[in-house]
Amino acid sequence: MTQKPRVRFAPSPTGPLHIGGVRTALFNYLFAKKLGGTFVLRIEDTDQTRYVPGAEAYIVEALNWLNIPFDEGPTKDGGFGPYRQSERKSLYKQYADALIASGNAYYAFDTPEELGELRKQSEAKGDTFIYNWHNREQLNNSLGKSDIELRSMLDQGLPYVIRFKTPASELLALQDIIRGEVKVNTATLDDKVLFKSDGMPTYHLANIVDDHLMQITHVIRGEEWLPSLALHILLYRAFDWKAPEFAHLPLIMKPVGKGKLSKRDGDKMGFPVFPLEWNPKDGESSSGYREEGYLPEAVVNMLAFLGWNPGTEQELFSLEELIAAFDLSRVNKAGAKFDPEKTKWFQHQYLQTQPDDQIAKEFDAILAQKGIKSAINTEVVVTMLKERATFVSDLWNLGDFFYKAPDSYNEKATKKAFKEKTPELLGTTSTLIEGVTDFSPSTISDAVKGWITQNEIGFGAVMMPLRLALVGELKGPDVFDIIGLLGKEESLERIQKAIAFMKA
RNA sequence: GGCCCGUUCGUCUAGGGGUUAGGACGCCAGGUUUUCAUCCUGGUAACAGGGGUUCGAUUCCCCUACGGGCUACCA
Repeated sequence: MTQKPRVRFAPSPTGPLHIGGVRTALFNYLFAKKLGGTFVLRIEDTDQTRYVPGAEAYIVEALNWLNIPFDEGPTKDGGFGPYRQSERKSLYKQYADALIASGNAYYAFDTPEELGELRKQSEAKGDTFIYNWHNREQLNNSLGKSDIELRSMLDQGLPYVIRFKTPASELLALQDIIRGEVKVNTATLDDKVLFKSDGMPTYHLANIVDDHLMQITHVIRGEEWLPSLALHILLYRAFDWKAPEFAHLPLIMKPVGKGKLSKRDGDKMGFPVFPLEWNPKDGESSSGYREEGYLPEAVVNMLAFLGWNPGTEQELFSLEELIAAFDLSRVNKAGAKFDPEKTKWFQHQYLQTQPDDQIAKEFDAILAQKGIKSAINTEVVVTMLKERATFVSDLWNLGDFFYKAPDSYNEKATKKAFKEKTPELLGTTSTLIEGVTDFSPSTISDAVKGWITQNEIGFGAVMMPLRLALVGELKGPDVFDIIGLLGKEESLERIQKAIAFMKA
């Protein structure tokens, strides 16, 4: 009888949710849902100085938009709340105290300035300052002090932090679901601060305490946490708690160049790095996938394939299919470069699966915004155009001629298409269109093509200028479909206009 | 610098002791569309290097190189 997994996504509300964070959330979600488990959202806001208002609401909205909602979280109590660490503040001190009592932690009175100075000195010698077994006895902490001395310092209200007393030298073999065994010597670790002088726990303490209290069974997080794994395992041991299983996800890297993906890369190359747009009153705003016109399914599918694959050749997966296929053991170890082009490809695929009337509704909104009023049925336009569109907004550039007569003719195309005999040919075409008994694309097509063939005129001589007259450039669907949708009157008018243009 | 993690086409990746090393994106070519795009077909292109182990390594081990992360009273 295996326990249903409980996983958590634990972002810090310091700004919009980065696409890498979204993927971490997604993998947690997929893992939980596959096993019938629970997906918890916990807000890690222990750093008051970095708190950004609105960030939490953004995170919730983003998860909802992507259809990967949490089962428990700030607005959804599941019996393990509160889910904001700031609201759990009173909880943490006792656990830090317990660690001191058991000899696993100690008070440290070193000021940030003192430590800064020590770091500078080490740096000058070319090495890194480490606060641990090799020097902790010489530093300003409770280890070298008598109980009376310590009592008095505490009573004076001297600011202190609580540090973890890392074992001096122990070989640890840590288990990671994705990476297997990771070996660490505790001698290289430092005595991390667990409890800050402002009365708040650091990530390390709060994280372990909350994961334990919330009965988290699997910690799925980014690779940037791998160096902290040893500390976290040591903390579970110090508390005598059963540790959850860990899985460290590979990072998402820049499409070009070195390093992990950042907002700057998106700005530079013109793709979003965030799920939703972010517009702070002060500070830089950022574009979002939702506002750029991406479907959440496309973003989810794309993200799922960054660092994971099902081992088959199927690439298009609904959320349900992802849940069914997902497996942490198939997650890659190496970081993956983000590919904005492939993201567009996913989006193109998903747009094609959208019902035409749904797309038409969205395109109607765009038309309204442009102040376009038209008798043309939008759904028909969508049906005709959507396979060439990646975004709903592409429909405008693809089919703007349905809504406004060309006010100019593409210069290059004009040279190619408008010849001496063109006005005359267009004139006859016009007459043919006018004379057709049943005004439909196929009958018009038959009439015009029949005339071209019979008189050995050549298709290029008629079709190209005709398209140019109707569209203004060499683009768009079948000319006769365009005529059919435009209607007789409008089509003829455009042809006359083109003839006049050429004669001028 | 120290510690940890990683390395298959340009990119995302499959594979795994003996394979023509497979797919997708991109790119290129051809076809369809008498336009453009879509679409279809085809093509291009990879096991970082050096040592082992082995009859045989891209696959297992070690080293090097390269890449990445961490190295805060941030998460």
